[in-house]
Amino acid sequence: MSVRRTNSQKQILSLLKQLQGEINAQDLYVKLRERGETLGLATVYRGLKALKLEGTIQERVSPTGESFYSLISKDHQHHLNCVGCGRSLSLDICPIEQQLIELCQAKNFQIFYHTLEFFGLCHACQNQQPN
Amino acid sequence: MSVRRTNSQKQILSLLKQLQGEINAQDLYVKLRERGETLGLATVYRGLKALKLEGTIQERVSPTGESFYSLISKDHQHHLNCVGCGRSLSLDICPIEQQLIELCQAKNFQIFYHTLEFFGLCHACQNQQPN
DNA sequence: TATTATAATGATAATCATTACAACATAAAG
DNA sequence: CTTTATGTTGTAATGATTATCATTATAATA
Ligand SMILES: [Zn+2]
Ligand SMILES: [Zn+2]
Ligand SMILES: [Zn+2]
Ligand SMILES: [Zn+2]
Repeated sequence: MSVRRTNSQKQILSLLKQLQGEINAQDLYVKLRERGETLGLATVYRGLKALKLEGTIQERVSPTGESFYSLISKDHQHHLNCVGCGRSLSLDICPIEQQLIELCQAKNFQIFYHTLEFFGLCHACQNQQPN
Repeated sequence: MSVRRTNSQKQILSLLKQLQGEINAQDLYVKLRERGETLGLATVYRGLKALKLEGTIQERVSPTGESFYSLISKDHQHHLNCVGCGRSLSLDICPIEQQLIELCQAKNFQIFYHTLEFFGLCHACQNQQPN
């Protein structure tokens, strides 16, 4: 593991901490530039990749194929996602017990985080003709 | 809902049934052409979208942003995904109880399916220098 | 400090799954 | 047989991500 933390990685982490939520790479780049940082887009992608490998941040790939990044935290959230309009509703429940995590670790896998998403139709999309 | 099922949708469903697994749109297109069907790639995407809205098939977005499609079935699988090499290991456990599903339905959401994925480092990638 | 090796960076081009588009085909309706 | 709506096709456009490569910063060594 790279003991040393690169300057760009520090900037990315700093912004993610301040943000307390998820953000995509492009927006992260814009926000850092607005802060006066001079790093390039490619470096942002590289930094995100390194932090992900360290187990410091997590990545969620949206249905559009776009990646969103956030700090890994204990009080994460899962969602109800509508396959119609694409909107998602946050859940404040996590049914994943420590016992299950340990079972996974037993398979020689070091678990950093998990994602759980439900898919279906929201109320609005249920009562609507398809386009 | 489109009561009527289009010819291309029938072909897609037929292949998915025979396949008993997940496949991406491009490969699905190739396989259908090999079967002698003459449909176009755009039609495959359109058909997949319609079937998804009906709640007949499910979509999984891979870490590379690629979508994989499969029939929605009771005996689905979840995975351990390595953030290092990208490989994934199937789990034959699903901790999602009917009780939780019903709680979601209570939010006026019609649930079709769910995805649960664990992320971390596989045994090989744990004992390896980062590139 | 000077020199060399190694890693990080930034601009830009390439990649590739997906979507938009416009022309054409099919079929239902009147 | 028209008219109208819907389905289909090939191709071009899109857009996030990755690869490339020359340049710069940092670390290691003498
Ligand atoms: Zn919706
Ligand atoms: Zn959870
Ligand atoms: Zn691995
Ligand atoms: Zn499950």
